[in-house]
Amino acid sequence: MTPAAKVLRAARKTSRRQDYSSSTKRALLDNATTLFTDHGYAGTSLDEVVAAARVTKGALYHHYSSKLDLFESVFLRIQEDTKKQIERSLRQSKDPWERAQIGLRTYLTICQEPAYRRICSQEGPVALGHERWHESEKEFSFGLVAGIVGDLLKDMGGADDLTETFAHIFYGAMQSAGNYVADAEDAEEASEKVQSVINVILAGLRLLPSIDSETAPVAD
Amino acid sequence: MTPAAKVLRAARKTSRRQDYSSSTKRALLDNATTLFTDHGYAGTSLDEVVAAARVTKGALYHHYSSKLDLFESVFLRIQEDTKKQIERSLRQSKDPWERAQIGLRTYLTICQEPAYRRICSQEGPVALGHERWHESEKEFSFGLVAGIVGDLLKDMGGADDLTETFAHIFYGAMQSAGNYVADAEDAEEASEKVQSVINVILAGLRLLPSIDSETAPVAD
DNA sequence: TCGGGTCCATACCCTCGGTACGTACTCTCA
DNA sequence: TGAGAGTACGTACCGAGGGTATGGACCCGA
Repeated sequence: MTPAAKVLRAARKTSRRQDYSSSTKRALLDNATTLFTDHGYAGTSLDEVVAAARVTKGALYHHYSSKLDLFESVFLRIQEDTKKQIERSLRQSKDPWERAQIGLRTYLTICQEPAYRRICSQEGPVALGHERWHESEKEFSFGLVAGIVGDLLKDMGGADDLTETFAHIFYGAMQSAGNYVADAEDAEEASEKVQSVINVILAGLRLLPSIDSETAPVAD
Repeated sequence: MTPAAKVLRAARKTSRRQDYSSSTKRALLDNATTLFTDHGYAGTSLDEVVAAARVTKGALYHHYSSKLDLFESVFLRIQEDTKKQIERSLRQSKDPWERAQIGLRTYLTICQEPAYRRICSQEGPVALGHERWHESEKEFSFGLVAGIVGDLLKDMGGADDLTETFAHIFYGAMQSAGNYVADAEDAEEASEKVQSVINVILAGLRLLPSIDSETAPVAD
């Protein structure tokens, strides 16, 4: 190593060895992401992952303690990216109703991305276990949706006790909506339909103050 | 075999051998159901299943072609039971809004049953594959929910093109609601909250005629 | 009573997640 | 500057579990 290179390396506080290491770790993560997305957790063998990353199982088990650990790293990275993406989109507005429109539309888009759909929505709860998955969701996408819904309800005052419930149900509805669009032949048309339906539901939300939650408003 | 027994058997059109056979098949199905419910698809080994049913893998592979085939049989039996249960509850009323209340409440209850939750909601789409799962859902629980939602929309006239979309979103919302109640400490309280939220959404639905689906009703 | 088919048990194979261990390389510090 | 320590892998192997091949007990019709 030349003295000049040594200085550069010292400035970055990482050795070439560490560079190589983090590069193979990243290769494992990237290839695992695409394989898990395409074939699911059970359908992906570690042999395939290490072959795609052009390393061996020794390397994999040096960086990750188990197949589940690898999957969780993939899962968390997607969740973090998703969170950043939604937060970035939310900076466009301050009004809670506008933010709801923007945030939910962004989340809807993300739900259609194969990686998020397969790894976070479908395989996640099964592979990680419902408990662990739910715990993780709280501080990522679900947390954001819950925040948006909470702002909505707060903006119209009252009904605080229904916020969490509403957020849960809304979250499930959004995921379903994402699947619907992703499965549709004409994604554009499906997306517009979904927007319309969401609008209807939001309209119902705005009626909340005029509704007594004790007495059912329909069929009683 | 005594002549009398022979007569009885002839009346039932099944030999004792066939009785034994269907009994072991049923034992496999029952034990597989509880094991899949408790430990999931991947977490259940066929050795455990055959041990619980007190047979061997030879018996299992005589009746089912694969582990997935066994799972699918378990899955379908639960779906059929669910469909019957909902249809029975729906016979209580003719009014579409009342039927919606009844049907959705019944489905909500079923969503909380461990077997349906684990096998049909969680493991189903992952184990069978999203495509196959979706195909199956169409003629069972989802089909019923879609029918109910369709009746609602038809009752108020128009918006036919949104029926399928609404059904999908509603279905996801209901499943989420079921999970919410099942995970809650106070199931009774959670269930009441969910009912309230569903009512709000249904209230929004009733507003549909006054809403132009082209222009967003909020934040514009 | 003798093939033929059903029902099931036993023994075995193969894939795959995980482990044990060896090795090459790098960094540190005397 | 070279020797020990630690890192970053590669290689060889193990065991669990899904699936198969084979054989035998049993029943049924001819």
